[in-house]
Amino acid sequence: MNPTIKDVAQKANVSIATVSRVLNNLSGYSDKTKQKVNEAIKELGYQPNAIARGLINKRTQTIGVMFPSVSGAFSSDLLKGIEELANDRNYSVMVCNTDQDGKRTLKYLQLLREKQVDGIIYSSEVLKKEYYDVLETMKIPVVLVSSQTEFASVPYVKVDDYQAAYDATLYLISKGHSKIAMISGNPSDAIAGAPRAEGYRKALEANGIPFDSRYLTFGDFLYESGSIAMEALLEQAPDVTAVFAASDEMAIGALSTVIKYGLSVPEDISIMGYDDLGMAKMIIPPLTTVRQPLYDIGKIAVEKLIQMIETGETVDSKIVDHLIVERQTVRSLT
Amino acid sequence: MNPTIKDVAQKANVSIATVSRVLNNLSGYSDKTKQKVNEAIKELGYQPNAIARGLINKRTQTIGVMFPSVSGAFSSDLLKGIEELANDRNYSVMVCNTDQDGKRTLKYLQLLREKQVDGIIYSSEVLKKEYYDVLETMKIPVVLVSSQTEFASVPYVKVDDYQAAYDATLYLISKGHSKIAMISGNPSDAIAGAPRAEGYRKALEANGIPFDSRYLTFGDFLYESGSIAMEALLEQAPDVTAVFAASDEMAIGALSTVIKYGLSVPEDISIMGYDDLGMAKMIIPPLTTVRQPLYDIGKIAVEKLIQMIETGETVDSKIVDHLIVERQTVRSLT
DNA sequence: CTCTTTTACGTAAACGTTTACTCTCTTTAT
DNA sequence: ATAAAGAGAGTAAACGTTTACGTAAAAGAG
Repeated sequence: MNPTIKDVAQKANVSIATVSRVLNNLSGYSDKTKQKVNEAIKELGYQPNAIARGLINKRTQTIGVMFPSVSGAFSSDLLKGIEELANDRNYSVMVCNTDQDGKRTLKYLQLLREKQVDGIIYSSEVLKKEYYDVLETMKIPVVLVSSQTEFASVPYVKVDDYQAAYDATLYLISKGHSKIAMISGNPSDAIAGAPRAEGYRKALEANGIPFDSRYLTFGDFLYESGSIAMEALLEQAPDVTAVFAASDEMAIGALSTVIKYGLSVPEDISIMGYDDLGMAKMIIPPLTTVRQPLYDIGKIAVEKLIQMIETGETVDSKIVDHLIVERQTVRSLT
Repeated sequence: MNPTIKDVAQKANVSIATVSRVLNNLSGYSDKTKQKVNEAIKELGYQPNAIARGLINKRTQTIGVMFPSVSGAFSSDLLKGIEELANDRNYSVMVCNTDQDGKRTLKYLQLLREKQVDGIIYSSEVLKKEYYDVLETMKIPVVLVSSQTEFASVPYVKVDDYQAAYDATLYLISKGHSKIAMISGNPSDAIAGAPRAEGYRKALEANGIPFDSRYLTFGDFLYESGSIAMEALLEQAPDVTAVFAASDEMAIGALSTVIKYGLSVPEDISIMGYDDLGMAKMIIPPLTTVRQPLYDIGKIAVEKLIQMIETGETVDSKIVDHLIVERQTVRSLT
């Protein structure tokens, strides 16, 4: 049995109230007493019990983080930012992998409530009404990352997906490309799907390039689907000179199939990704991509969450800047 | 204020003891009572408070996971396995990124103790005496993953690094290579450093290939260091035909410099990695490597940890099988 | 029908803290 | 010298559960 505050009190010949006071350095004790108490603490190797503490002040100093998939470089970068700032601010983080499964998500939401987390970061998935409802009843702060919701004022932090895709497409156009294909995510995905496809389309049109549906293919953001989409593309639109993928993984998948077909990047086909995962600079040739500063996004999300927790105020959403990272998979046609 | 068990009791016209009994479905109440209670629960939207529960039964159903770095595909795969099984078994996981920093590690250990986690998974770093000592005083179960320790009987789950490196080298030899270099990790790293270098060396010697120190270089397991090590190698031993890197990231770094020097893989130089991260199959050409089943390792670690928690028994360590994954970066010389 | 056992509860203590109240001394002001 | 104020401390309630113990009624045994 670990020593409790009671043991310390006994050893130091004071009441537990006094021990608690020096522990939380409040006022109301003499220097001698303080010293006695601290000695007792040291001797016993006493450590406060955060559970008991949490019970009484209704704060657990813990936040829950929900990911659609805890694997993948994407979540990993984000998590790193989250964990780091949370730790600096004396919060712990509990990870929850929803696997994009409604059942699991709901189960987790309930779990987080039972465990009395002080706030929740909800990542990468649309916040469905179903989830929003339970979040409402638990009345704890939530911030969305790389996500958004129609419901009320849940703050989010993300890049402007539409604009980022627009800029990426514009970049390709500025390099002289006009036969530009896109490997989009699922168009029913209101965050990483539709807006990016829309940005691509609008950028084309704004530059007098008519949208051609043969150039638009779909994947699920993962490597395999990028490969497959690229094969389809090569088949149905062999004249493309550039392809913009809605994720780095898909871009890399696409890259692998163009190589497999004996073509080269960027000489024959230029490829542009989205995310800037750590991997993007390791592949050969290094991937030109639009960067989402995931690490920073994680930090900002925690910052906002803690602000909500500690002040009770609502906070504003934040659009963070994306950035085009020029590496070696895009060739200038001019 | 969320409803408590007291509110439920009141609404159902029973004592809180009874509510608690139906909550934990123990015996000692009639069906009518049970129904009344359940109705009250539903109506109030009551959820038990795990903190209060934890206080009394000294179980938080939470485990702490310590990583040297929470980023990187490595930790990510491991975490996924851990999270998944933990969740199945009704445990939550708290992530702690030590950043390979002693101060942070100690701070975290203390934090985990205060938060009363039921067990700890300690990953990828040697368990120093300093840490072991505090772990001892907290008296909670620990399992090491991809790690080991001289101290007492802390169970671990990992691959046999020596053997895996031996096998990798043997594989290269079997493909007709004899001028085989290695990019090792830090030789003072008793887990991923020395044993792998030793395996490499012994495999060479067992096959009549004298060890040549020009062929042995060092990195820190990350991409950059692999690039740099490869440059040194090309300089000091331009006749190598194969290089075995102690991590996939370093292998990929090496691969990039080989390409940069105008050579090709595997035609001019064969490269073999270690880990089999998700990335390994995405690069071009796909990396031949020795696989550590990180996802499974994570699961096994949790399994063992929970067994220790729930039975109080000590458990055995486990060496999991590694596997050579043949892809396209190794050429047969014969 | 009486005695014993079982069932169905209620009461209250306990878990380890924090904190609102008290209370007793000093100190300071008048 | 006396009153007021403050410092240093203790007592006990509270947080939301679980659970040992007690007890009255119901059920079963004879």
